[in-house]
Amino acid sequence: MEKTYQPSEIEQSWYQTWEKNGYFKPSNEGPSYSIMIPPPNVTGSLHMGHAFQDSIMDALTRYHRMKGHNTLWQVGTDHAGIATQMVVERKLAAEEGKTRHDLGREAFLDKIWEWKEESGDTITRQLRRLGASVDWEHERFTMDDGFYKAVQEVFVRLYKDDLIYRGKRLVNWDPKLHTAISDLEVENKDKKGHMWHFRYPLANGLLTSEGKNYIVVATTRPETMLGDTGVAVNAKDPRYQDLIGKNIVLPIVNRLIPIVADDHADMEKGTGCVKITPAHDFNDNLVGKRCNLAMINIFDKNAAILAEAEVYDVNGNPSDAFDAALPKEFAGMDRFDARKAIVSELDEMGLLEEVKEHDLVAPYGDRSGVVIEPLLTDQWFVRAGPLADPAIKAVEDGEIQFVPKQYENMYFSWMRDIQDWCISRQLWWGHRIPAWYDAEGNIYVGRTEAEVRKENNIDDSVSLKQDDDVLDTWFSSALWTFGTLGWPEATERLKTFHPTDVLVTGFDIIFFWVARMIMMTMHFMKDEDGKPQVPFKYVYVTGLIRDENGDKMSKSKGNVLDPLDMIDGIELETLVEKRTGNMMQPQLAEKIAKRTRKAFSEGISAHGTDALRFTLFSLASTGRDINWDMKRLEGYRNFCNKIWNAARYVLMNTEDQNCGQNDEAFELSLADKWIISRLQQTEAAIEKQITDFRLDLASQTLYDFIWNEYCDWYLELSKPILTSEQSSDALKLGTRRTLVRVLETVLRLAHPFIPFITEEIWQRVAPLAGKSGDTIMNQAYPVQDVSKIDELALGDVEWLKGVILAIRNIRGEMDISPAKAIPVFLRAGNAEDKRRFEDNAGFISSLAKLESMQWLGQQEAPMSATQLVGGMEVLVPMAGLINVEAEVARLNKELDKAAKEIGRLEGKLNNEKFVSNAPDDVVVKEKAKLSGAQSQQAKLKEQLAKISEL
RNA sequence: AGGACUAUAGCUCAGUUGGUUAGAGCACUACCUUGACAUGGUAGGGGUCGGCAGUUCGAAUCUGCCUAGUCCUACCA
Repeated sequence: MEKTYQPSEIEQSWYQTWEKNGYFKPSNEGPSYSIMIPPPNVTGSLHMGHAFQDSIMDALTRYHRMKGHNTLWQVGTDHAGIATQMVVERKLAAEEGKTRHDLGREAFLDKIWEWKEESGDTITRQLRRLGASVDWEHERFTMDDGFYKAVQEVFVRLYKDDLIYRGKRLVNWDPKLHTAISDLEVENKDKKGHMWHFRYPLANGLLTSEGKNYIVVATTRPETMLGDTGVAVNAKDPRYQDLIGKNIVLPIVNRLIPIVADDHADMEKGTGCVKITPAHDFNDNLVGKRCNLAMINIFDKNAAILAEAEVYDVNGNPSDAFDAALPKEFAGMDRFDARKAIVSELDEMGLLEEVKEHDLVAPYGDRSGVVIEPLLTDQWFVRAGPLADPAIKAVEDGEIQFVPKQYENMYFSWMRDIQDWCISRQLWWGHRIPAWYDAEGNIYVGRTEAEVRKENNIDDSVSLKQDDDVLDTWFSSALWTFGTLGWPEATERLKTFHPTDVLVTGFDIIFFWVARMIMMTMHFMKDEDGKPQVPFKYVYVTGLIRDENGDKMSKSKGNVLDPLDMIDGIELETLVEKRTGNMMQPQLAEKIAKRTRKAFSEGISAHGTDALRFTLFSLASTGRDINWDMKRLEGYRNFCNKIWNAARYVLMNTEDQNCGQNDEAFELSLADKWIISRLQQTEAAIEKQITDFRLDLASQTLYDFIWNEYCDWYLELSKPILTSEQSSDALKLGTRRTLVRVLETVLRLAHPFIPFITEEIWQRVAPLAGKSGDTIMNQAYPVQDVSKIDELALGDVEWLKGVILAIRNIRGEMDISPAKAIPVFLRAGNAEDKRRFEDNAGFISSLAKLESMQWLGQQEAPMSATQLVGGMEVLVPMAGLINVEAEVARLNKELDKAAKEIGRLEGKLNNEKFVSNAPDDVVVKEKAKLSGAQSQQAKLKEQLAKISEL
């Protein structure tokens, strides 16, 4: 093996070998296990969050593959409607100065496909670098031909089941992107704004009970008054009761609109009068429905004022109940300009009563960042209620379990109050809605135009036009678990791998994706008994990866880390360039550059994929956000290095030697028995931790075992055996055998976490351990063998460690050079101590670097520094070298501690309630501690007395 | 407004059903280039577990209140 561990030299070549040999494909043997990758945006690149989730999925996949399961990790990408279209539009504008409209729909779509081909392999390349063992042969895309079929099938069937409908509804309109978006794509942000109070004159000379000829309404959106079709008051409000059913004259437009009674109007708030704009406010829309108010749309697609309004009745049908004319001076005016103009006009008219500062929450489009406008448009909706019911039940019944469980509450609260889902988007990139219209506007839904004509007996003389809109990206992603497996065909893959086992994803897309996947899957997938199938049994919800300060990583903050930079390293200047180049807000570049230079003054060094993955696992306690810490990454790179060097040691001592491959007679030392026992316990622990989705604990267990037990103790204990001339050949063989076999097992144990280094080393170690095979990937995952746990050996090594640590401790405190061999006495131990001493003197001498060791029993000992191991004293004779003052101080400190401990324990044990209430084993344990502490105290006193004589 | 989560060593985090002297990594101190490894070894310092009450023989762990922070949902005409 190379002397130094260099991940870059092993990782990529192993991945290629694995992929070439088809190791990632399902084996088609054993019980099925499947995971669907959450499809990343095809034109995007992987960030740390992906690396985190994908590493978890890969560990689970590799673990189950090694368990002998027929394992599929399905890979694919998402077409990501708006996001992708925006990227290409921006590119088009920058490079050619054109808009998509300049190109036209088809040419623009060609451009996107081109861009997809060009940039699409970024993601797949990154996945390969992470070691993801996905089934590349069946890679899918949410807009490939198969998905196209699945989406059409779902749309048509939902339409026929009356679960999809089209209608003129108030939707969230993005005036920049010119499309409707769903509730989930709206971000509500706090904002400083104003509240305007306007006087609306009463019609026909009416007066309020206070004798005024107007009522006062308050609004944060004055411009919408052009679309007011009523004013609501509370029916119980004595101030306005008499006015209900009467009219006001809407200023500026002079529209006669009614005063209606509705509970939406709160007597306690404002003036108690609410202007109602059913076409531009969701609450008002509901009031309008209840009170039979017309809807007047005053905005065009840019949210600028129309020259002529669109008037609809309460059901959304065109109506001439009101004059559609709008004042000419506002025509074409942007909504925010119109706001100013209208306020000043009302002010001039003497109708502005008051303006107040006001904190409000405004809706913003999550992609465009502009204020969303509620707008009346024709859209397609999924009737979510009926789909949600079984989806709620599946989680209630535990058919689907969230990890951690608290996310179920979030899921339930959203699902139990679910709103219909607006699925049409006025975009070009996406699944075009399979609906056709004739000249009269009749709607025909079907898989193809031909099918539509046939089913509805429409011959070719009638021209049909397909709906221009496309479906929300999440509509197709919702079909991911079964669409990827070949549905609507009844494929073997579908039968084998559905339902899938676990979905690993972030909490931020529980509503967008997880909930909708559950609804769609349960509606379309049924098992043999016709029972709805769930898409997955577990939803493992991961936290977000944040930067070192706990801030969300974002390009505009300039704190984004690329997982590949963790792996390969990056020069400072390249990193600065990467973070500041191609920015949406170039003015931030300087700040980001400065920040980057400060945080990474040396750039980032290469750590390798294994170290990155291990770091991610170690931080993966469930459901918690992670603050990324470069120091942890370094620590785990060092861990990989440790494994590398341990393997070098093992190979140096075993390669070209007999390691017991052919069942020759061998003898196991205490150390061998101990490490084998600990290995069994470690295997059981890791097994449990993985099934509990506690990869953080599993990685910690591995780390501890490898570093703190195998390397620190076992390898050290193996040295005296291998080098001593007194050891028998059988014992040496036993040690070599154990060295390679434990290492080989640990490599398999660790492989799902750190696949590359384990494969590299395994290739050399496996033959020595009597194993054969082309790859560690297909070897059996280690399983605990209880019969190999030797309790006696476990106890003996604990004792051994205790003695060695005591001696090292004395060395440290007495400042004895580590190079100097020293004599040691053991005194006052019991028979068990004596046996252990006799059996293991060699180990102690070697690891504590002793010149001699002697059992004193109860005899007098020379002047010594002392440590206690259980009831036994470990003495290092100091022969006048002792620093009396220091030793007295040390003993006094020890005595203090012992006295405190005795006080605490006595208090406890003298408490009758404790003795009678606590379980017996706890009481026994405390009693043992007390007597231990008391004998320690006695011995310390004795030493103190002796040393004080000097 | 409702809800969830978080608060443990200087930093990043573990701590299973209440029963330890509260742990790890990094950082820190001292010593050590010993034939696997200085990306290392040995020893060590550092925490009244956010605060206050309560339940209990016993609380980092359970309950309540408070403080700080993060997030979600809804709404504020």
